[in-house]
Amino acid sequence: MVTIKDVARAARVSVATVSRVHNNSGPVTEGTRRRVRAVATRLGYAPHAAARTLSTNRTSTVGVLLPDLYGEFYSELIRGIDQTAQRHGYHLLVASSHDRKPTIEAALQSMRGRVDGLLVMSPAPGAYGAVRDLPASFPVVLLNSAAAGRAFDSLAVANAQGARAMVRHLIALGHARVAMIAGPAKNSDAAGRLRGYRAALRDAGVRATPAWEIPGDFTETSGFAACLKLLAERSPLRPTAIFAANDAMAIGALSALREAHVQVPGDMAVAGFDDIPMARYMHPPLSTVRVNISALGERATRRLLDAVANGRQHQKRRETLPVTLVIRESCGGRGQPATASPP
Amino acid sequence: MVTIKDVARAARVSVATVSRVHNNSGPVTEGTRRRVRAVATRLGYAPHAAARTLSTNRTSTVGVLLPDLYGEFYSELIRGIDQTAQRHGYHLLVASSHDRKPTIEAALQSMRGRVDGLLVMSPAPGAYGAVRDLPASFPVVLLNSAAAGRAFDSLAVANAQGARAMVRHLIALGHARVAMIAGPAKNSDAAGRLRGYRAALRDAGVRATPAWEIPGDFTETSGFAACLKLLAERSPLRPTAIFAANDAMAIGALSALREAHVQVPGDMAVAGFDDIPMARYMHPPLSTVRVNISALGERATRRLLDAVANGRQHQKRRETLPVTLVIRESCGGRGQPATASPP
DNA sequence: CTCGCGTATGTAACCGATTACATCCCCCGC
DNA sequence: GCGGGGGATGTAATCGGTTACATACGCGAG
Repeated sequence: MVTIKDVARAARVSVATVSRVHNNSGPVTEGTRRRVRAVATRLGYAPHAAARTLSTNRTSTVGVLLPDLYGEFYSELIRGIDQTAQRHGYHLLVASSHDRKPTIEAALQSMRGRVDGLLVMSPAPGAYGAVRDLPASFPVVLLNSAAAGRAFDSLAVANAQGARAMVRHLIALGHARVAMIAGPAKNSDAAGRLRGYRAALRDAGVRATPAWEIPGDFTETSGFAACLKLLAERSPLRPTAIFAANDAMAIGALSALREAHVQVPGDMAVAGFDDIPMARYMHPPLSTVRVNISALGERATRRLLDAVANGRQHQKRRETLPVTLVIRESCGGRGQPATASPP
Repeated sequence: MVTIKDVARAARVSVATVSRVHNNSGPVTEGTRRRVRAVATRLGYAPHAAARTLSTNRTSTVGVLLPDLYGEFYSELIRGIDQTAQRHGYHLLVASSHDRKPTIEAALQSMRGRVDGLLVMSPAPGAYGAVRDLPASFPVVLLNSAAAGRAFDSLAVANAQGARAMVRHLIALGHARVAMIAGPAKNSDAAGRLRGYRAALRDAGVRATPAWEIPGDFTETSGFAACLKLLAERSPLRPTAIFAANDAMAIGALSALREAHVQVPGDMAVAGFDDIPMARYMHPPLSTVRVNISALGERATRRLLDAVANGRQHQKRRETLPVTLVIRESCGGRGQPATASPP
C-alpha cells in the first residue's frame, strides 16, 4: 500500500508538505501543490484513516446503536441518519442487537477509537445507565428513550400528542367506546401512546375501562389476538373503535375483524400509529398517525454533530418530533381522505 | 482517556504484558493476568481501535456500499449482513448513495484504513471498474451485479430461474398471453428477470410479442402506467396475465386493474417478484417469487469474511441464491395457498 | 557449582498520519 | 551591503497500540 512517505519521496518533498497539501493546512507553493497532487493521484494514494485518527483523535464516523434491524422503521431511520452524516463528511458505523445492558456496554467499549459520537436507541431501561458511564465529554444522543433531563441529549416522537389527537378524532366521529391495543409496557413509545389515549378519554369525560386496554407486543399476531379479546366483550362494553399502538397491530386487528365478518369502518373503526407504507394499501386503507422517521434520524444526527463540533459549548436537551394525523377510510371519516395536524 | 500505559503503570507491568493479557498472546503468569485484568476494569480501559488498526493492519470492520437505503430490501439486507458480521466479531460501516462511478471511487478511497473488506452493491455499470482499480488483494464481494467471471467474488439472486418458473406456472394455468412489466434496462436484476420471462415463453413455444414487454422502473407508479398500456391493447393481443419484475410494480398494476374494474384473477392474473411483506396483504394476495434477502446478506458476508481470513488462498467465484415461488390468489391458482420450488 | 533451557517479562521499533518547531531562503528597506 | 521578516519546507515527536528481540530468572542435569 502506498503511504504518505512514498508520495513525499516521489514528489521530492517532505511528508509534512504532502500532509499540508491534502489538508490545506499551512502554506505551500502552487507548483509544489500541483506536483504533490499529481504524484498522489498517479500512485493512487489514499490516506490511512486509522493513522489519521490516531494523531488527530477524530474519526469522522458516527456510531449507531440499535436494538434491532427488523422492518422498515430502521431502514428509514438509518436512511435519515446516513444522509445527514454523509452531507457533513461523516461515515456510519451500525451496530444492532443491543437490547440488554451487558451487550450495550460491550458495544460502547468497542466503539472507542472508532467513532466521534453515538446515536443510541434502546428500549432497555438499563441502556442509559451504560451511557452514563461514558465520559461526559463523549457526545451521545438518545433516541426514543425514556431518559429525560439535562443529563442527556435526547429525541423522541410526540407519541402522547399523536395518540391523543387520534383518539380525540375517533371520539369526535361519535365513538363513545374507544379501545386501545397497547404496546409492551416497558417500551417508552408504547407508554407515551397509552398516556395519550388516556388523556383523550379524560378530555372527553369518558371513564377509561381497564377492559379496553388490551396489551400487545407490536406484532401483527398480537394485534389479531387482542382484537379477538375485544370482540368477546358483551355489548354494553364492546368498543366501537380500536386504536392500536402501531400499524402492525392495527393490521392484525383488521384481519381478525374480517374473519369475524365485522364491517370496517361500519361496525368498528380502526386506527394505527406510524404510517408504515403498507398502511395505505390495506382494505380499507388504514387511518394512522404519521411519524417522519427519516426526519427523526436527521434531527438526531444534527444534534450529535453539533455536540461533536462544539464540545463543551453544546447544550444538552430533549427534543420532540411532531407527528401528523393521516385520516383514511378505516376510521369511518366516510372515506374522505383528509389530512389533519394534531392540535 | 485511559491508555495501555496507564494500565501498565497501575498494574506495575510493561505495556507488552498488558497487551498479551488482552489478546491472549504469549505466556503470562496467572497472578499477573488477574492483576492486569482487575486494574483494566477498575480504570475502565478500552483499547483504542485506531491504534490497534495501525499496528496490526486489521480493522475488524466490513464496509457496505449501497446505491440507496430506501425500502425494506435494504433493511433486510443489512440485517443479514450485520448478524453474520457480528457473529464473527466484525463491525459494520455503511455507506449509501453510491450509484455513479466517481462517488463510488471516492467512497472506496475513503474506506482505506477503515475496513478489512467490502460488500458492494451497485446497479451502475461503471461500479466494478472502480472496484477493479483496488489492489487485487483487497477483499470485495459484489452483490447483484452483472460482473461475472473469476475476476470478482459475486453473489446474485436467481432472477432468471425465478422469473422463468413463475411464467411457466402462469402458462400452466392456461394463460397463453402473458405480458411482462420490466424493470430498468441497465439494472442487472431486471435484465435477469426479463431473460427468464422470455425463456419461459420460448419453452412453451409462444412467440414473444414486443407489445407484451412494457418497460417500468420498479416503482408502483410505473407499474400502474404500464398496466394501463396493456389494457389498451385490442382483444386478440390483450394479455390474460401480467408478470411484473418486482412487487412494487405488481401492486401498481393491481391498483390500475381495480380502477378499470378488471377482476383479478378472474379476468387478469398478476404476479410479482421479491415477496415484500406487503405482498400477502394485497387484495387479492399477490403471487410472487420469494427472495430471501437477509440470507443474501449473510451469504455475501460469509464469502467476504472467508476472503479476509484466507487471503491468497481464497477462491473467487460467482454464487447464485435460489428463490421460491409463492403462489397466492392473484394469479388464479383458485386461491389454494401452495408453495412450490423452481425447477 | 555451573551450564543450559524454557518461561515470564521488559524495551523499543514500528504502523502512517499530523503538527510544533527549526531552518532556510528570498526579498525588501535602509 | 546587511539585517530582518515572512513564506516555504523539513525534522522529529507524538498518537496508542503490537510484537520482535533482549533479558532475567528458576530449575534440573551433569
